[in-house]
Amino acid sequence: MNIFDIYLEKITKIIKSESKNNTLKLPDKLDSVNVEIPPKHFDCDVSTNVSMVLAKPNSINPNDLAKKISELIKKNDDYISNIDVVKPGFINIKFNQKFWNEFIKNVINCADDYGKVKKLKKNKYLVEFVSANPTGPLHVGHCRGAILGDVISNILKFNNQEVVKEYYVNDYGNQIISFTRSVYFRIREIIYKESFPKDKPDLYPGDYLIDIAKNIVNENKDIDFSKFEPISDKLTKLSVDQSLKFVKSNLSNLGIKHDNFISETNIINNKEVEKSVELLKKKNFIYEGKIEAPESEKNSNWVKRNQLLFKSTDFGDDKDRALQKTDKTWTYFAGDVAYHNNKLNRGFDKLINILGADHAGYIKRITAVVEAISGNKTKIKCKVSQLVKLIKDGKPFKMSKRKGDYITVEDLINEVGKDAARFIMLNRSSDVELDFDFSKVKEKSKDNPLYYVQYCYARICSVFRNVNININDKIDVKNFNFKYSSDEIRILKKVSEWPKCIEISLNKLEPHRIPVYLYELSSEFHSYWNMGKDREELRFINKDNKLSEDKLVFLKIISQVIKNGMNIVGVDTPEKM
RNA sequence: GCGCUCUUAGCUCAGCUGGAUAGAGCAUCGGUUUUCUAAACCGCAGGUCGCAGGUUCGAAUCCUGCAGAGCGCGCCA
Repeated sequence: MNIFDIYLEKITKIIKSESKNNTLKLPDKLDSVNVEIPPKHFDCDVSTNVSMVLAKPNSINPNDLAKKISELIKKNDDYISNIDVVKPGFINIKFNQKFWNEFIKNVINCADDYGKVKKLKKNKYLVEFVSANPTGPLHVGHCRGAILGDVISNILKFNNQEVVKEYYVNDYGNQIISFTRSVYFRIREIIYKESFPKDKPDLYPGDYLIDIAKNIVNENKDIDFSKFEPISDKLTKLSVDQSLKFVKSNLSNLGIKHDNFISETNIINNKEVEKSVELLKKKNFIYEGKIEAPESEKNSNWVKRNQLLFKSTDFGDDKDRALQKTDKTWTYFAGDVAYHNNKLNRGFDKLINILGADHAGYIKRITAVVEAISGNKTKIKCKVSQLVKLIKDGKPFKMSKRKGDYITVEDLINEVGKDAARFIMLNRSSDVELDFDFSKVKEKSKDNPLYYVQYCYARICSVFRNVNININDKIDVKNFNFKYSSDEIRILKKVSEWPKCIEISLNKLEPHRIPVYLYELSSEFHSYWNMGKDREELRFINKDNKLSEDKLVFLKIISQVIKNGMNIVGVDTPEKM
C-alpha cells in the first residue's frame, strides 16, 4: 500500500473528470503532478503540487485553484481529517484515525510483501557484477561493487523480477598467461626446490600462488610438471579453477552467490566472436581502418595500423574501438562484444552491469555494442561503484600489490564481519567515494549505523519476549480499532514512506536509500522509546504486564519493515544484542 | 587535451529524478539510567548548497561556462 500513489491516482481522476466537464484545462502531460512527503514542520501527512502545475494552463492563481481542488478531494473521502492550502499553492492533507487503521491492517496483511511496487511488469534481468580477473583472491576494492550488484539483484527480486546473477571470467589473454607461468614457477618451487624468480616483473608474486600450486600438485599426481609447454593449456585451466575457488569463497563470505560463471575462453573457442563480428558487419558497424594515438601516448612511438574497428562513435563514443590485434588474436573488447551478444541471445529484457570506477570509460562502447546488436530493443544500464578509501588508525591506507599491504575480502570479513561490511558499503550513494574506517566500523555504538538499526529490532523483540509473545506469530487484525497519539502517527508516517523508498531504489538502482531509510526509521523509534521514560502511557508494557493490541500491532509493523529492509540489504536482524 | 564522476555545516554524508523555513551523524559543550535493552535519548551551536550566468510561478536538484578533486583514455584485461 503506497499511500502517495493512492492519492496521486485519486487526484488525477478528479482533475481528469473536471476536464471532461470543461471546468478545468489540463496540460499535455501530467507527469509533474505529484503527491509527496511534506516538510516536517507542517502538521500534515501528504501534500500535492497539483494546483501549481494546473495554474498556468487555466490562467488562475494557484492558491485559488488549490482551494477549489481541495474541496473536490475532501468530498466523498472520509479518511481526511484536515485539508489545507498553503502559500505558493500546496494542498496539505492530514488523515484521521480511520485512515491509519486501514493502513496498519494493510501493512500487517502484506507482511513480507509490504513495500513491493505494485502493477510492475515482470522482466527478465541479467545482472553482471564483480567479474574480477581470476588471477587471485578478491581485495577490498572489489567488495563494494560486489555488494552493490548483490543488493540491486535483491531489490529486483523483492519486486518479483526474474534475476540471473552472473560473473564473467576473463580467463583469456596475456594476464592469464603470466598468471599461469607464475603458478608454474611455484610448482617448480615445490617439486624441484627451485626458488621463485622474484626479479621478473610480469610474474605474480603473491603468496596465495603457493597455495594454488600446492593444490594443483596434490590433486594431479598424474601430470608431468617437468616442462611448461606441453601442459600449458591444462595448467591454465587448473590455475583459473583454483583461483575461482578463492573468489567464490570470498564472495560466499560476503553472502553472495552468483548463478553463472561465464568463461571468456569458452566464448572464444565457440567462435562466438566471429559470429558477433559477422552480425555487426551485416549491420554496417565494422570496418577496417586506423585510429589516432591517445593523448597519453602522443610522445611515445605509436604506430598507426590498419585493423578491424567497431564504429562505437556512431553511438557517442570518443573513438572507434579495435577488435583484433596484429597477431590476429582478439582484443579483450572483442570478447566482450561476443559476451554481450551471448547475453542478448539468452532473451533477457534488461541488462545491468556493475563496474568499478576504473572501468567507467568502458561504458560507452559497451552500451554501443548492445544498442548496435539489439537495435536498441534491449537496454543496458551500467552502474559504477566509486572507490573505497580505506582508513586505519585515522590515516588513509594505500593498497599495493606488494606483499603485506594488500587487504583481501577475507581480511575485511575477519576484521569487521559480513553484516558491517555490507551495511556500511551500502550506506552511501555508489556515485561517491567512500571512506571505510576500520575502527569505526567495528565500534558497537551509534557511530555504527548497522548496530543502530539492529538494536532497534532487538529492542522490539525484547518487548515481545517480556510478554511471552512470539514476534513471528501472525496477528489477526480484522476487528481491531486502534487509537494512536501524534507521536505514534509520526512513526507510522515513516512506515508509510517505505514503499516509496523501495520504488525509488528500484527505478534508480540506488540501494543506498534503503540503509539510509532504515536508519531514519530506527531513529524515530529510539526517540519514541526514550519518551517512555518520562511518560508511562507511552511504554509498551503496561502496569499489569500486558501489551495492548495497539502497541502490539504498532511494534509488529515497525519490526516488519526493518526485517524486510535488512533482508534486501542482506544482513541479519538478531533478536538479542 | 578528451571522457566519466564528484564539490552541501569544522569532518563524513542524506536530500524522494524541479517545490515550502536545505537535513542527519561525528567532533565540542551541557543534560537523561530504582522504569519495556543507555549499542539509546534530549538540548545548544554550526550554511553564500564550489563560482558565474540561464531556463521556470519555483533550482542544492535541469542547461551552459569556469574553478577544484578523483578515475579513466593501449594491438592490457
